[in-house]
Amino acid sequence: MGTVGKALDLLDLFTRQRALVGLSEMARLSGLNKATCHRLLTEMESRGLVEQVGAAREYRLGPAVLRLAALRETAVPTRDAAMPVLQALARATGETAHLSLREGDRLVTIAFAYSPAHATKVTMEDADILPWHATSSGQAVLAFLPEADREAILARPLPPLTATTETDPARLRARLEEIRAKGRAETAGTFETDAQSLAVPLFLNGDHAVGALGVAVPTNRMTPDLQSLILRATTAAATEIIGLWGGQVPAPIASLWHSHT
Amino acid sequence: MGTVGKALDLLDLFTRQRALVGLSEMARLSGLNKATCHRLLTEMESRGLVEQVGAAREYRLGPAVLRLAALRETAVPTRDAAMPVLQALARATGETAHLSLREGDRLVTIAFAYSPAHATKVTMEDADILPWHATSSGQAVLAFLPEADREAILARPLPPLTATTETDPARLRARLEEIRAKGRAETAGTFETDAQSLAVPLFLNGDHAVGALGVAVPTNRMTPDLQSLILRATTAAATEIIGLWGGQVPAPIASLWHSHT
DNA sequence: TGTTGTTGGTTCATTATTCGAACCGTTGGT
DNA sequence: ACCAACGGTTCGAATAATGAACCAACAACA
Repeated sequence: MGTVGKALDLLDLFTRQRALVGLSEMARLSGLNKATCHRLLTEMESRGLVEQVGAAREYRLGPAVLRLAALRETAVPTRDAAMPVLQALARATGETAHLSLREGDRLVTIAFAYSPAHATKVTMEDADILPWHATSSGQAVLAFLPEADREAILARPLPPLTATTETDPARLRARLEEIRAKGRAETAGTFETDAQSLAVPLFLNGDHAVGALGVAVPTNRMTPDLQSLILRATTAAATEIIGLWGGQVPAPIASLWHSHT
Repeated sequence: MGTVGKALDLLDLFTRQRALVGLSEMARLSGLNKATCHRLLTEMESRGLVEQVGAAREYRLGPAVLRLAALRETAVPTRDAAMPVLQALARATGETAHLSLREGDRLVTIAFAYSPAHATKVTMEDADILPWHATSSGQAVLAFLPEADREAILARPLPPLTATTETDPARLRARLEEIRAKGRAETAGTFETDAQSLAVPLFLNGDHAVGALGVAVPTNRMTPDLQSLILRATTAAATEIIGLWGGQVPAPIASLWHSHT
């Protein structure tokens, strides 16, 4: 791995629970030498990608990421374009809608919207990394990934997150086959015990998923009627988002989705 | 300069006018060897910071920047916290409000808000880089920067952007002195001929500016009354934003600002 | 159909940069 | 006074970055 790879890996050490990281901790977490860490960090700091703050001189993500994100959004209005649709979906279903994108071997939540309809709801956060095997979004994307990518992901550990999480690669593969046939993924209690969700893959150009659109519901509120409403609303919203992105729903998926309306 | 510095410099080649950059063009723009560029880009691509797109395999900013920005916003809700205040400021003044942050030796617009009051307005874009010497925001920040940083910036070329742009470092220094005394900066026609603006510095902790809050007005609409309204609204909004950021307005600035209310 | 000039991408000997154990100065707790 | 942690620095050894030359593919042009 090259030097810039190591530097960028350092950025991944920042999480929501750990927004500030000191030099020594950084070295510990990354396995790199402290001197190496320091050089990489100061170099990134000079470009504003990280900044040092406080008396402890701890590091955190810098303001440059805001500029880059703004630039990316004007070039490819992924989030901004999808946001209104996401909010409409949350309103229409009365539940929590969220949009996630594949970034290499990760699935990252980049936007979500709550409904004001209920006080109890499934809560989410931006930049959350979703487990491929335990979420409907993860499975929806996984099902429509190139064979090689899918197998690479399935080859990694699949930790059980609840009592009902599917951790057997073979059974997971069978489940993905089902998802491909239906054009949607559903999970219940496999990520968090009291939540279930439905998700559909998002496409841009081609037959491979680039992300997923999902709706998460507290288990005790789910009914067959609600499920059917969510299915219809989600597929419609997905079609709209893909259109806004300038993409196309693959024909077989489109026909699967249309059969619900 | 180290390797990661070069890699990160490549990211700065992406602009709004040039969202897609090919390999050869990248090498040309950066002055690096094509092979070097390619290695740096593929390494950044593996981390999602850039992505390759289309038949021409051109590069653009990748989805990872969205995740990083979301992470930064949850850690330091700079933009999200200021956004409502910015919108209120635009509404109250009937003009275009914008917020910019210092990133090293650059001043970058990270948010703006329009007023629906008029059809003609000063328009802005996110991620714009503002010239220090020709904008009120730039001068407002410059005035309240550490001596060394300010001089480093003044030592660089100060190109005239309009007929009235101040390009003489000595006269600019005098102007900054005035700004320090008043706690605000005003420019008219120094950036774009038909626009004028008022800006105040933003502080976090300490006496050095981290950004600026400004209101831009088409010259033909400016009146003494409007100017006074903008001054009052902007200082109030700046105070509020600094509060939301968990910072403090330096006492001398606070008293300057209060004298307007 | 060959010519010329692009493009993205690769190779590999040379060279310059990164690496890391050990170090320093400071801080905070005991 | 002591110890352990912190952020940061040093410098010979190890490693990774470098760039001229090289593909193959494509487009315009004669």
